[in-house]
Amino acid sequence: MIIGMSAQADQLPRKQREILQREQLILDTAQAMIHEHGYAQLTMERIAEAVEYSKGTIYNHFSSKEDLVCSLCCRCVNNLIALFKRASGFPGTTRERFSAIGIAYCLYHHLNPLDTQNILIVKTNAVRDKLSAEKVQELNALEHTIIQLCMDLVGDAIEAGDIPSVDTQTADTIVFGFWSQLYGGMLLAQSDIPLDQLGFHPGITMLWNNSQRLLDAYGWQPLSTITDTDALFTRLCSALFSEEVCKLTQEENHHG
Amino acid sequence: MIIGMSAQADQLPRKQREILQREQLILDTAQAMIHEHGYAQLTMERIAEAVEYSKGTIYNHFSSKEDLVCSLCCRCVNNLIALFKRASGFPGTTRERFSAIGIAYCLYHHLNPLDTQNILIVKTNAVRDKLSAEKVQELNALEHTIIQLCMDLVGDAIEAGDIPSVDTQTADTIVFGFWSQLYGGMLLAQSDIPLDQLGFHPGITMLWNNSQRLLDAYGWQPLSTITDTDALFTRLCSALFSEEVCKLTQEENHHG
DNA sequence: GACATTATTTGACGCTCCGTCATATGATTA
DNA sequence: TAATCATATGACGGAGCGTCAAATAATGTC
Repeated sequence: MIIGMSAQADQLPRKQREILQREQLILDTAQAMIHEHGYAQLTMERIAEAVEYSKGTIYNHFSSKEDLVCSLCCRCVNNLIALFKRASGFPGTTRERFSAIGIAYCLYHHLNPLDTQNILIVKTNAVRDKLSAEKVQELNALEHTIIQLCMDLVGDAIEAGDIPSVDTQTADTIVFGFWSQLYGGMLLAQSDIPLDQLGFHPGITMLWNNSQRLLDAYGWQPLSTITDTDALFTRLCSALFSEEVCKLTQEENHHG
Repeated sequence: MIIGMSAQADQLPRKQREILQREQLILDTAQAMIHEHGYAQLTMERIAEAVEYSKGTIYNHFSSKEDLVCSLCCRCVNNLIALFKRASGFPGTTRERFSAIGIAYCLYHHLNPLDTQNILIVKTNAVRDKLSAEKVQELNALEHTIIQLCMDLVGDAIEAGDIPSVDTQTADTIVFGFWSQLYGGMLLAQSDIPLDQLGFHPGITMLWNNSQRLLDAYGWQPLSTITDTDALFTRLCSALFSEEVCKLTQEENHHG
């Protein structure tokens, strides 16, 4: 399956379809090369060689190396959004749905640690300065989509009476807090810092616990004091992300 | 004043002192260049020209460009640690001291946004892969120092009975949660994403509120429900960081 | 002070990689 | 088939990193 090919692409003339297809081929190849040899080894020449087109052709698709990497990022964020939508659509309480988003985020970053690195690279000013305004806009729009998805869910919770006495500002703060906790937590957990040596237990559990505490603090019903949060975690995982969890455990068995 | 010159440096033979001094000059210059023209414009040639030494001499001090940037990072983290120690030493409740660390972190990142960018760059694998094992070790040791400082403070809180029924694992989780929230929050707040356009209020306030909520959730006394947290914020700022806050407001007046 | 020896500095050079553009190749139409 | 247009190519210029033999300065010796 070619990721990122939208349905309407099938209706385009042959030529344009070929171009779109090649664009995906280039991105697939670049992603594979990063996975195999790391970002530092990624060069336009090597990509060209791998896809069996010349460098000039690559530059017909992407205006710069940074542009290519950013496009890769956008694809990743799109995949993340798909997971988020699945989580958001879970038939349960608003709090369960919001919690599911947290799990989706953790799962994605554990399944694709190198994509996270890419996102980090694009966040770097040194790279961002070389991006076209449109590409920056594209990425911003995707991040906006994610935030909006979370905000809508908080809106649902307020409407359902699951969060008591919340003004707009507090709603913003909840999303910001939840999001930044996940963001910072994943960055910490997957950084080279050997957390174990510092006496830390694996990050996921801590992240989950802290997220639940934060939601408790905002009074988001039902509180974790009357919920078996461990059971909730496994229930959400199997109901929404069985495929992803399966991949993850396979990888762990493979590497361990 | 030359930052990073330790006291014992004065006792070294003249030659070694000169070398240390030049090292600081190079770092100062590189930092100034990043502040003025951005990381993308930073080249070894330009640094050499600016300090009026040749490129080869720069390479006598730093084994690579990445090594230089990492050294810059280490200096920054050292400055951060100094702020943290000041916060940790505040004569107040354990919760006030912990909260002060949060303020210190926010202040530092607002006063030195470009240093934050540097830290982000060094977190990137593309850069980290080119670092010597010793430099990575140096940076890790500094981060360890920070974490340990926080852990000790949580230890104080447990001992003083300010946090109820906490095992080691929970202590880890508190530090991890607080830290990742600050980390992710600052990254979000200072990223290019126009948070305002998304209806977000400035990040600092949200970060402060969320941090307090998290500490509440862990039952860290005295709870924010019986404290005027806004007053606490300003009290800590003026007691510990009046100089920094002054700089910050000056800058804001200057730019606005 | 003159010379020998050691340490440090220098910048020209090799190398890698990005991005361009004139040319070559292939597709489409008359 | 020939003319025209679209696309692909890779040689080339330029930027910047890191090296190293030669030049320069510092130190030690008589």
